[in-house]
Amino acid sequence: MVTLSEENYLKAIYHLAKHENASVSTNAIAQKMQTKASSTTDMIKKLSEKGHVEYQKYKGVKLTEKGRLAAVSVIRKHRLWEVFLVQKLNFSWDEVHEVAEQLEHIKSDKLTQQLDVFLEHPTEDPHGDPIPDCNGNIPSSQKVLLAQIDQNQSCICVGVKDSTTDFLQYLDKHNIALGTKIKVISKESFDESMTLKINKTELAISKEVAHNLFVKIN
Amino acid sequence: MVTLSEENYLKAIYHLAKHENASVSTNAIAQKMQTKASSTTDMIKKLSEKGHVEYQKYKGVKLTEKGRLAAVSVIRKHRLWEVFLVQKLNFSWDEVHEVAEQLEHIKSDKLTQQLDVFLEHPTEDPHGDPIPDCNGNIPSSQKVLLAQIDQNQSCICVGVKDSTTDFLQYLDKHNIALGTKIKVISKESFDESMTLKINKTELAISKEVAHNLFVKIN
DNA sequence: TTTAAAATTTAGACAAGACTAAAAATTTAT
DNA sequence: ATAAATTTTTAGTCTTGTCTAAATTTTAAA
Repeated sequence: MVTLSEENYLKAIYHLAKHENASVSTNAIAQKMQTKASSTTDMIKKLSEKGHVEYQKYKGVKLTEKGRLAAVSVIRKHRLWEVFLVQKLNFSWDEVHEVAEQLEHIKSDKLTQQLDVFLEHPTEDPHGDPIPDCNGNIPSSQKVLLAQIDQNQSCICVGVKDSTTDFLQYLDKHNIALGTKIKVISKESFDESMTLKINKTELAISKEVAHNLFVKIN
Repeated sequence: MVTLSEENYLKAIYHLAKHENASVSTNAIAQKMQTKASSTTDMIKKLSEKGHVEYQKYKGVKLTEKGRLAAVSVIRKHRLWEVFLVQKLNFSWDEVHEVAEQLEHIKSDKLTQQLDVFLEHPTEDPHGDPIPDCNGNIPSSQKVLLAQIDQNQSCICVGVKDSTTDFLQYLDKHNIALGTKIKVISKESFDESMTLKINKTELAISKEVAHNLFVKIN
Protein backbone atom coordinates (compact mmCIF):
# COMPACT_ATOMS: atom_id res chain seq x y z
CA MET A 1 0.00 0.00 0.00
CA VAL A 2 1.34 3.39 -1.04
CA THR A 3 -0.13 6.38 0.77
CA LEU A 4 -1.25 9.53 -0.98
CA SER A 5 1.67 11.43 0.46
CA GLU A 6 4.14 8.77 -0.61
CA GLU A 7 2.75 8.90 -4.13
CA ASN A 8 3.31 12.62 -4.26
CA TYR A 9 6.90 12.29 -3.10
CA LEU A 10 7.60 9.54 -5.60
CA LYS A 11 6.19 11.69 -8.36
CA ALA A 12 8.35 14.62 -7.27
CA ILE A 13 11.46 12.46 -7.18
CA TYR A 14 10.65 11.06 -10.59
CA HIS A 15 10.26 14.49 -12.13
CA LEU A 16 13.42 15.77 -10.49
CA ALA A 17 15.61 12.90 -11.64
CA LYS A 18 16.79 14.17 -14.96
CA HIS A 19 18.24 10.88 -16.09
CA GLU A 20 17.56 7.31 -15.12
CA ASN A 21 20.41 7.10 -12.69
CA ALA A 22 20.50 10.56 -11.24
CA SER A 23 20.17 10.93 -7.51
CA VAL A 24 17.89 13.63 -6.19
CA SER A 25 18.75 15.86 -3.25
CA THR A 26 16.67 16.26 -0.13
CA ASN A 27 16.41 20.00 -0.61
CA ALA A 28 15.23 19.68 -4.20
CA ILE A 29 12.47 17.34 -3.11
CA ALA A 30 11.50 19.60 -0.23
CA GLN A 31 11.31 22.57 -2.55
CA LYS A 32 9.14 20.76 -5.07
CA MET A 33 6.89 19.36 -2.34
CA GLN A 34 6.62 22.70 -0.56
CA THR A 35 7.77 21.12 2.68
CA LYS A 36 10.80 21.46 4.90
CA ALA A 37 13.93 19.40 4.35
CA SER A 38 13.39 17.63 7.66
CA SER A 39 9.97 16.41 6.55
CA THR A 40 11.52 15.16 3.37
CA THR A 41 14.16 13.23 5.27
CA ASP A 42 11.41 11.55 7.27
CA MET A 43 9.55 10.56 4.14
CA ILE A 44 12.70 9.38 2.38
CA LYS A 45 13.25 6.95 5.23
CA LYS A 46 9.75 5.55 4.83
CA LEU A 47 10.12 5.22 1.07
CA SER A 48 13.47 3.54 1.60
CA GLU A 49 11.97 1.09 4.12
CA LYS A 50 9.35 0.16 1.57
CA GLY A 51 11.89 -0.32 -1.18
CA HIS A 52 10.77 2.57 -3.34
CA VAL A 53 14.06 4.43 -3.20
CA GLU A 54 17.72 3.76 -2.58
CA TYR A 55 18.89 6.07 0.12
CA GLN A 56 22.31 6.96 1.42
CA LYS A 57 22.49 9.54 4.14
CA TYR A 58 23.56 12.94 2.85
CA LYS A 59 23.74 11.54 -0.67
CA GLY A 60 20.16 11.90 -1.85
CA VAL A 61 17.88 9.22 -3.28
CA LYS A 62 17.41 7.22 -6.45
CA LEU A 63 14.15 5.56 -7.39
CA THR A 64 14.23 1.78 -7.46
CA GLU A 65 12.37 0.02 -10.26
CA LYS A 66 9.50 -0.51 -7.85
CA GLY A 67 9.48 3.20 -7.02
CA ARG A 68 9.71 4.20 -10.65
CA LEU A 69 6.71 2.04 -11.52
CA ALA A 70 4.69 3.55 -8.68
CA ALA A 71 5.57 7.07 -9.81
CA VAL A 72 4.82 6.36 -13.45
CA SER A 73 1.50 4.79 -12.56
CA VAL A 74 0.45 8.01 -10.87
CA ILE A 75 1.67 10.06 -13.81
CA ARG A 76 -0.27 7.81 -16.19
CA LYS A 77 -3.46 8.42 -14.25
CA HIS A 78 -2.81 12.14 -14.01
CA ARG A 79 -2.39 12.49 -17.75
CA LEU A 80 -5.33 10.27 -18.65
CA TRP A 81 -7.58 12.35 -16.41
CA GLU A 82 -6.27 15.52 -18.03
CA VAL A 83 -7.29 14.18 -21.41
CA PHE A 84 -10.70 13.29 -20.02
CA LEU A 85 -11.23 16.71 -18.50
CA VAL A 86 -10.31 18.55 -21.67
CA GLN A 87 -11.91 16.28 -24.23
CA LYS A 88 -15.06 15.25 -22.42
CA LEU A 89 -15.77 17.86 -19.77
CA ASN A 90 -14.73 20.99 -21.64
CA PHE A 91 -11.99 22.06 -19.30
CA SER A 92 -9.36 24.31 -20.78
CA TRP A 93 -5.75 23.16 -20.64
CA ASP A 94 -4.88 25.48 -17.80
CA GLU A 95 -7.73 24.35 -15.52
CA VAL A 96 -6.98 20.66 -15.46
CA HIS A 97 -3.89 20.40 -13.32
CA GLU A 98 -5.38 20.95 -9.89
CA VAL A 99 -8.21 18.49 -10.43
CA ALA A 100 -5.94 15.90 -12.01
CA GLU A 101 -3.72 16.17 -8.92
CA GLN A 102 -6.64 14.76 -6.95
CA LEU A 103 -7.88 12.23 -9.49
CA GLU A 104 -4.44 10.71 -9.98
CA HIS A 105 -4.66 9.10 -6.54
CA ILE A 106 -7.84 7.10 -7.15
CA LYS A 107 -6.96 3.44 -6.74
CA SER A 108 -8.70 1.16 -9.20
CA ASP A 109 -6.95 -0.70 -11.97
CA LYS A 110 -10.22 -1.22 -13.76
CA LEU A 111 -11.00 2.48 -13.65
CA THR A 112 -7.66 3.42 -15.19
CA GLN A 113 -7.89 0.75 -17.81
CA GLN A 114 -11.44 1.57 -18.82
CA LEU A 115 -10.72 5.28 -18.86
CA ASP A 116 -7.87 4.55 -21.25
CA VAL A 117 -10.27 2.59 -23.47
CA PHE A 118 -12.94 5.28 -23.26
CA LEU A 119 -10.43 7.91 -24.37
CA GLU A 120 -9.20 5.60 -27.13
CA HIS A 121 -5.68 5.06 -25.79
CA PRO A 122 -4.31 8.57 -25.99
CA THR A 123 -0.52 8.83 -26.08
CA GLU A 124 -0.20 12.44 -25.00
CA ASP A 125 -1.94 14.65 -22.50
CA PRO A 126 -3.28 18.11 -23.40
CA HIS A 127 0.13 19.65 -22.69
CA GLY A 128 1.86 17.27 -25.08
CA ASP A 129 3.42 15.14 -22.37
CA PRO A 130 3.51 11.43 -23.11
CA ILE A 131 1.16 9.07 -21.28
CA PRO A 132 2.91 6.00 -19.88
CA ASP A 133 1.27 2.69 -20.80
CA CYS A 134 -0.03 0.26 -18.19
CA ASN A 135 3.39 -1.42 -17.99
CA GLY A 136 5.14 1.82 -17.19
CA ASN A 137 6.63 2.33 -20.62
CA ILE A 138 6.68 5.89 -21.81
CA PRO A 139 6.25 6.58 -25.49
CA SER A 140 9.29 8.68 -26.34
CA SER A 141 7.27 10.94 -28.54
CA GLN A 142 8.92 13.99 -27.14
CA LYS A 143 12.38 13.14 -28.26
CA VAL A 144 13.68 15.18 -31.14
CA LEU A 145 16.99 15.32 -32.96
CA LEU A 146 19.52 17.71 -31.50
CA ALA A 147 19.61 19.33 -34.94
CA GLN A 148 16.10 20.65 -34.34
CA ILE A 149 16.94 22.52 -31.17
CA ASP A 150 17.05 26.28 -31.46
CA GLN A 151 19.94 28.51 -30.50
CA ASN A 152 20.10 29.20 -26.74
CA GLN A 153 17.72 26.36 -25.97
CA SER A 154 18.69 23.72 -23.47
CA CYS A 155 17.90 20.05 -23.73
CA ILE A 156 18.80 16.68 -22.29
CA CYS A 157 20.32 13.76 -24.11
CA VAL A 158 17.83 10.88 -24.15
CA GLY A 159 19.12 8.57 -26.84
CA VAL A 160 20.97 8.02 -30.05
CA LYS A 161 19.76 7.28 -33.54
CA ASP A 162 23.05 5.86 -34.76
CA SER A 163 24.23 3.45 -32.10
CA THR A 164 27.48 2.34 -33.73
CA THR A 165 30.45 1.89 -31.48
CA ASP A 166 32.29 4.68 -33.25
CA PHE A 167 29.57 7.15 -32.49
CA LEU A 168 29.15 6.04 -28.90
CA GLN A 169 32.88 6.32 -28.34
CA TYR A 170 32.83 9.79 -29.81
CA LEU A 171 30.08 10.79 -27.39
CA ASP A 172 31.92 9.22 -24.50
CA LYS A 173 35.10 11.11 -25.30
CA HIS A 174 33.20 14.38 -25.20
CA ASN A 175 31.33 13.57 -22.00
CA ILE A 176 27.92 13.19 -23.58
CA ALA A 177 25.80 10.49 -21.97
CA LEU A 178 22.15 9.81 -21.36
CA GLY A 179 20.93 12.60 -19.16
CA THR A 180 23.65 15.06 -20.08
CA LYS A 181 22.37 18.60 -20.26
CA ILE A 182 23.19 20.32 -23.52
CA LYS A 183 22.82 23.96 -24.41
CA VAL A 184 22.93 25.08 -28.01
CA ILE A 185 25.22 28.09 -28.20
CA SER A 186 25.13 28.64 -31.93
CA LYS A 187 24.11 27.04 -35.20
CA GLU A 188 25.75 27.48 -38.57
CA SER A 189 23.26 27.28 -41.35
CA PHE A 190 25.72 26.70 -44.19
CA ASP A 191 26.97 23.32 -42.89
CA GLU A 192 24.44 22.62 -40.11
CA SER A 193 27.19 22.41 -37.54
CA MET A 194 26.60 23.57 -33.97
CA THR A 195 28.41 24.80 -30.92
CA LEU A 196 27.22 23.29 -27.66
CA LYS A 197 27.90 23.93 -24.03
CA ILE A 198 28.25 20.75 -21.99
CA ASN A 199 29.14 21.02 -18.31
CA LYS A 200 30.68 24.44 -18.76
CA THR A 201 32.89 23.38 -21.68
CA GLU A 202 32.10 24.24 -25.26
CA LEU A 203 32.03 21.69 -28.03
CA ALA A 204 31.72 22.10 -31.79
CA ILE A 205 29.84 19.30 -33.49
CA SER A 206 29.11 18.41 -37.08
CA LYS A 207 25.85 17.92 -38.90
CA GLU A 208 26.32 14.15 -38.55
CA VAL A 209 26.38 14.34 -34.78
CA ALA A 210 23.46 16.75 -34.56
CA HIS A 211 21.34 14.39 -36.62
CA ASN A 212 22.04 11.29 -34.60
CA LEU A 213 21.46 12.42 -31.07
CA PHE A 214 17.99 12.39 -29.56
CA VAL A 215 17.24 15.01 -26.96
CA LYS A 216 14.34 16.09 -24.87
CA ILE A 217 13.53 19.74 -24.42
CA ASN A 218 13.19 20.78 -20.82
CA MET B 1 -12.83 23.02 4.68
CA VAL B 2 -14.31 19.60 5.30
CA THR B 3 -11.83 16.74 5.59
CA LEU B 4 -12.29 13.41 3.87
CA SER B 5 -13.01 11.74 7.18
CA GLU B 6 -15.55 14.37 8.15
CA GLU B 7 -17.32 13.88 4.83
CA ASN B 8 -17.61 10.17 5.49
CA TYR B 9 -19.07 10.72 8.94
CA LEU B 10 -21.56 13.26 7.62
CA LYS B 11 -22.65 10.83 4.94
CA ALA B 12 -23.06 8.07 7.51
CA ILE B 13 -25.14 10.31 9.75
CA TYR B 14 -27.26 11.38 6.82
CA HIS B 15 -28.00 7.82 5.82
CA LEU B 16 -28.75 6.76 9.37
CA ALA B 17 -31.20 9.57 10.05
CA LYS B 18 -34.44 8.01 8.92
CA HIS B 19 -36.43 11.21 8.97
CA GLU B 20 -35.41 14.83 8.80
CA ASN B 21 -35.42 15.37 12.50
CA ALA B 22 -34.19 12.04 13.80
CA SER B 23 -31.13 12.04 16.00
CA VAL B 24 -28.49 9.42 15.36
CA SER B 25 -26.70 7.50 18.10
CA THR B 26 -22.97 7.33 18.58
CA ASN B 27 -22.98 3.56 18.39
CA ALA B 28 -24.93 3.49 15.15
CA ILE B 29 -22.42 5.84 13.56
CA ALA B 30 -19.50 3.84 14.90
CA GLN B 31 -20.96 0.66 13.49
CA LYS B 32 -21.55 2.17 10.07
CA MET B 33 -18.10 3.75 10.02
CA GLN B 34 -16.38 0.60 11.25
CA THR B 35 -14.77 2.51 14.08
CA LYS B 36 -15.06 2.49 17.85
CA ALA B 37 -17.62 4.57 19.67
CA SER B 38 -14.86 6.64 21.27
CA SER B 39 -13.54 7.63 17.86
CA THR B 40 -17.02 8.63 16.86
CA THR B 41 -17.42 10.80 19.93
CA ASP B 42 -14.20 12.58 19.02
CA MET B 43 -15.38 13.21 15.49
CA ILE B 44 -18.83 14.32 16.61
CA LYS B 45 -17.17 17.01 18.68
CA LYS B 46 -15.26 18.27 15.66
CA LEU B 47 -18.36 18.27 13.49
CA SER B 48 -20.24 20.08 16.22
CA GLU B 49 -17.48 22.72 16.50
CA LYS B 50 -17.74 23.31 12.79
CA GLY B 51 -21.51 23.62 12.90
CA HIS B 52 -22.28 20.50 10.89
CA VAL B 53 -24.21 18.76 13.64
CA GLU B 54 -26.18 19.61 16.74
CA TYR B 55 -24.78 17.59 19.58
CA GLN B 56 -25.99 16.90 23.08
CA LYS B 57 -23.90 14.61 25.21
CA TYR B 58 -25.36 11.13 25.46
CA LYS B 59 -28.24 12.17 23.19
CA GLY B 60 -26.77 11.60 19.75
CA VAL B 61 -26.52 14.08 16.87
CA LYS B 62 -28.72 15.76 14.30
CA LEU B 63 -27.39 17.25 11.10
CA THR B 64 -27.68 21.01 10.79
CA GLU B 65 -28.68 22.45 7.44
CA LYS B 66 -25.00 23.11 6.79
CA GLY B 67 -24.18 19.51 7.60
CA ARG B 68 -27.01 18.19 5.50
CA LEU B 69 -25.81 20.18 2.50
CA ALA B 70 -22.29 18.88 2.93
CA ALA B 71 -23.56 15.29 3.14
CA VAL B 72 -25.86 15.67 0.17
CA SER B 73 -23.08 17.20 -1.91
CA VAL B 74 -20.97 14.10 -1.34
CA ILE B 75 -23.91 11.85 -2.16
CA ARG B 76 -24.54 13.82 -5.34
CA LYS B 77 -20.97 13.26 -6.46
CA HIS B 78 -21.06 9.60 -5.49
CA ARG B 79 -24.14 8.95 -7.58
CA LEU B 80 -23.00 10.98 -10.57
CA TRP B 81 -19.76 9.01 -10.65
CA GLU B 82 -21.70 5.76 -10.45
CA VAL B 83 -23.66 6.78 -13.51
CA PHE B 84 -20.41 7.66 -15.27
CA LEU B 85 -18.78 4.35 -14.40
CA VAL B 86 -21.72 2.30 -15.60
CA GLN B 87 -22.70 4.29 -18.66
CA LYS B 88 -19.32 5.35 -19.97
CA LEU B 89 -16.75 2.94 -18.56
CA ASN B 90 -18.73 -0.29 -18.73
CA PHE B 91 -18.67 -1.07 -15.05
CA SER B 92 -21.43 -3.35 -13.83
CA TRP B 93 -23.75 -2.04 -11.15
CA ASP B 94 -22.05 -4.07 -8.42
CA GLU B 95 -18.51 -2.86 -9.19
CA VAL B 96 -19.10 0.85 -8.88
CA HIS B 97 -19.49 1.41 -5.19
CA GLU B 98 -15.90 1.10 -4.03
CA VAL B 99 -14.56 3.38 -6.74
CA ALA B 100 -17.34 5.92 -6.25
CA GLU B 101 -16.42 6.00 -2.56
CA GLN B 102 -13.10 7.44 -3.62
CA LEU B 103 -14.31 9.70 -6.41
CA GLU B 104 -16.99 11.32 -4.24
CA HIS B 105 -14.31 13.20 -2.33
CA ILE B 106 -12.77 15.02 -5.28
CA LYS B 107 -13.18 18.71 -4.66
CA SER B 108 -14.00 20.72 -7.76
CA ASP B 109 -17.32 22.39 -8.39
CA LYS B 110 -16.56 22.66 -12.07
CA LEU B 111 -15.83 18.94 -12.27
CA THR B 112 -19.13 18.01 -10.66
CA GLN B 113 -21.08 20.44 -12.76
CA GLN B 114 -19.48 19.40 -16.03
CA LEU B 115 -19.83 15.73 -15.20
CA ASP B 116 -23.53 16.37 -14.66
CA VAL B 117 -23.74 18.04 -18.07
CA PHE B 118 -21.72 15.28 -19.74
CA LEU B 119 -24.09 12.66 -18.34
CA GLU B 120 -27.08 14.78 -19.40
CA HIS B 121 -28.36 15.55 -15.92
CA PRO B 122 -29.27 12.10 -14.71
CA THR B 123 -31.81 11.99 -11.87
CA GLU B 124 -31.07 8.50 -10.66
CA ASP B 125 -27.97 6.44 -10.16
CA PRO B 126 -27.63 2.87 -11.48
CA HIS B 127 -29.29 1.53 -8.32
CA GLY B 128 -32.30 3.76 -8.77
CA ASP B 129 -31.36 6.16 -6.00
CA PRO B 130 -32.11 9.80 -6.71
CA ILE B 131 -29.26 12.20 -7.49
CA PRO B 132 -29.47 15.44 -5.49
CA ASP B 133 -29.21 18.60 -7.60
CA CYS B 134 -26.49 21.19 -7.07
CA ASN B 135 -28.64 23.00 -4.50
CA GLY B 136 -29.07 19.92 -2.39
CA ASN B 137 -32.62 19.18 -3.47
CA ILE B 138 -33.42 15.55 -3.95
CA PRO B 139 -35.78 14.64 -6.75
CA SER B 140 -38.49 12.51 -5.24
CA SER B 141 -38.16 10.04 -8.03
CA GLN B 142 -38.52 7.44 -5.39
CA LYS B 143 -42.18 8.11 -5.37
CA VAL B 144 -44.32 5.04 -5.58
CA LEU B 145 -48.03 4.50 -5.52
CA LEU B 146 -49.51 4.24 -2.07
CA ALA B 147 -50.87 0.88 -3.13
CA GLN B 148 -47.34 -0.48 -3.11
CA ILE B 149 -46.62 0.38 0.50
CA ASP B 150 -46.50 -2.54 2.89
CA GLN B 151 -48.51 -2.89 6.04
CA ASN B 152 -47.04 -0.95 8.99
CA GLN B 153 -44.80 1.10 6.70
CA SER B 154 -44.88 4.87 6.89
CA CYS B 155 -44.60 7.21 3.94
CA ILE B 156 -45.07 10.79 2.91
CA CYS B 157 -47.47 12.12 0.31
CA VAL B 158 -45.49 13.59 -2.60
CA GLY B 159 -47.99 13.85 -5.44
CA VAL B 160 -51.03 12.57 -7.24
CA LYS B 161 -51.46 10.60 -10.41
CA ASP B 162 -55.08 11.58 -11.01
CA SER B 163 -55.25 15.32 -10.58
CA THR B 164 -58.95 15.84 -11.17
CA THR B 165 -60.74 18.32 -8.95
CA ASP B 166 -62.89 15.58 -7.50
CA PHE B 167 -59.91 13.64 -6.30
CA LEU B 168 -58.11 16.66 -4.92
CA GLN B 169 -61.21 17.70 -3.01
CA TYR B 170 -61.49 14.22 -1.62
CA LEU B 171 -57.90 14.41 -0.36
CA ASP B 172 -58.48 17.85 1.08
CA LYS B 173 -61.54 16.69 2.99
CA HIS B 174 -59.51 13.94 4.61
CA ASN B 175 -56.54 16.14 5.45
CA ILE B 176 -54.15 14.64 2.94
CA ALA B 177 -51.77 17.16 1.38
CA LEU B 178 -48.22 17.21 0.01
CA GLY B 179 -45.99 16.27 2.91
CA THR B 180 -48.66 14.54 4.95
CA LYS B 181 -47.32 11.53 6.76
CA ILE B 182 -49.26 8.37 6.15
CA LYS B 183 -48.97 5.04 7.90
CA VAL B 184 -50.50 1.93 6.40
CA ILE B 185 -52.40 0.13 9.13
CA SER B 186 -53.81 -2.70 7.08
CA LYS B 187 -54.37 -3.88 3.52
CA GLU B 188 -57.21 -6.01 2.25
CA SER B 189 -56.13 -8.22 -0.56
CA PHE B 190 -59.56 -9.06 -1.89
CA ASP B 191 -60.50 -5.48 -2.90
CA GLU B 192 -57.10 -3.74 -2.51
CA SER B 193 -58.54 -1.31 -0.01
CA MET B 194 -56.42 0.03 2.85
CA THR B 195 -56.71 1.50 6.28
CA LEU B 196 -54.41 4.43 6.93
CA LYS B 197 -53.44 6.46 9.94
CA ILE B 198 -53.21 10.19 9.21
CA ASN B 199 -52.45 12.55 12.07
CA LYS B 200 -53.73 10.06 14.61
CA THR B 201 -57.02 9.50 12.85
CA GLU B 202 -57.74 6.40 10.84
CA LEU B 203 -59.06 6.46 7.31
CA ALA B 204 -60.31 3.67 5.07
CA ILE B 205 -59.54 4.18 1.40
CA SER B 206 -60.47 2.33 -1.76
CA LYS B 207 -58.29 0.78 -4.43
CA GLU B 208 -58.89 3.87 -6.58
CA VAL B 209 -57.36 6.17 -4.02
CA ALA B 210 -54.43 3.88 -3.29
CA HIS B 211 -53.57 3.76 -6.98
CA ASN B 212 -53.64 7.50 -7.54
CA LEU B 213 -51.54 8.83 -4.70
CA PHE B 214 -47.77 9.04 -4.98
CA VAL B 215 -45.81 8.62 -1.79
CA LYS B 216 -42.19 8.51 -0.76
CA ILE B 217 -40.97 5.95 1.69
CA ASN B 218 -39.08 7.47 4.59
C1' DT C 1 -37.06 2.20 42.51
C1' DT C 2 -32.99 0.36 42.92
C1' DT C 3 -29.69 -2.29 40.45
C1' DA C 4 -27.61 -4.43 36.46
C1' DA C 5 -26.63 -3.84 31.66
C1' DA C 6 -25.72 -1.10 27.80
C1' DA C 7 -24.31 3.11 25.69
C1' DT C 8 -21.44 7.03 25.80
C1' DT C 9 -17.71 9.84 27.13
C1' DT C 10 -13.09 10.75 29.02
C1' DA C 11 -8.20 9.98 29.53
C1' DG C 12 -4.13 8.59 27.73
C1' DA C 13 -1.55 6.52 23.83
C1' DC C 14 -0.06 5.80 19.02
C1' DA C 15 1.05 6.35 13.81
C1' DA C 16 1.38 9.46 9.89
C1' DG C 17 2.99 13.55 8.24
C1' DA C 18 4.25 17.91 9.15
C1' DC C 19 7.08 21.63 11.79
C1' DT C 20 11.21 24.20 14.50
C1' DA C 21 15.61 24.34 16.38
C1' DA C 22 19.91 22.38 16.89
C1' DA C 23 23.57 19.14 15.57
C1' DA C 24 26.31 16.91 12.08
C1' DA C 25 28.13 16.24 7.48
C1' DT C 26 29.37 18.04 3.10
C1' DT C 27 30.73 21.54 -0.04
C1' DT C 28 32.80 25.91 -1.20
C1' DA C 29 35.91 29.45 -0.83
C1' DT C 30 39.79 31.62 0.87
C1' DA D 1 43.91 22.73 3.90
C1' DT D 2 41.14 24.85 6.81
C1' DA D 3 37.24 27.95 7.88
C1' DA D 4 32.76 29.37 6.44
C1' DA D 5 28.57 28.41 4.24
C1' DT D 6 25.31 25.18 2.90
C1' DT D 7 22.91 20.94 3.10
C1' DT D 8 21.10 17.23 5.59
C1' DT D 9 19.84 14.86 9.61
C1' DT D 10 18.27 14.41 14.41
C1' DA D 11 15.43 15.44 18.35
C1' DG D 12 11.38 16.91 20.04
C1' DT D 13 6.58 18.81 19.21
C1' DC D 14 1.92 19.25 16.98
C1' DT D 15 -2.51 17.80 14.61
C1' DT D 16 -5.63 14.36 12.75
C1' DG D 17 -7.83 10.29 13.32
C1' DT D 18 -7.62 6.23 15.48
C1' DC D 19 -7.31 2.93 19.59
C1' DT D 20 -7.87 0.74 24.65
C1' DA D 21 -9.25 1.02 29.22
C1' DA D 22 -11.68 3.26 32.65
C1' DA D 23 -15.34 6.35 34.20
C1' DT D 24 -19.87 8.14 33.66
C1' DT D 25 -24.62 8.40 32.12
C1' DT D 26 -28.70 6.36 30.44
C1' DT D 27 -31.76 2.50 29.91
C1' DA D 28 -33.79 -1.81 31.19
C1' DA D 29 -35.00 -5.22 34.48
C1' DA D 30 -36.10 -7.20 38.69
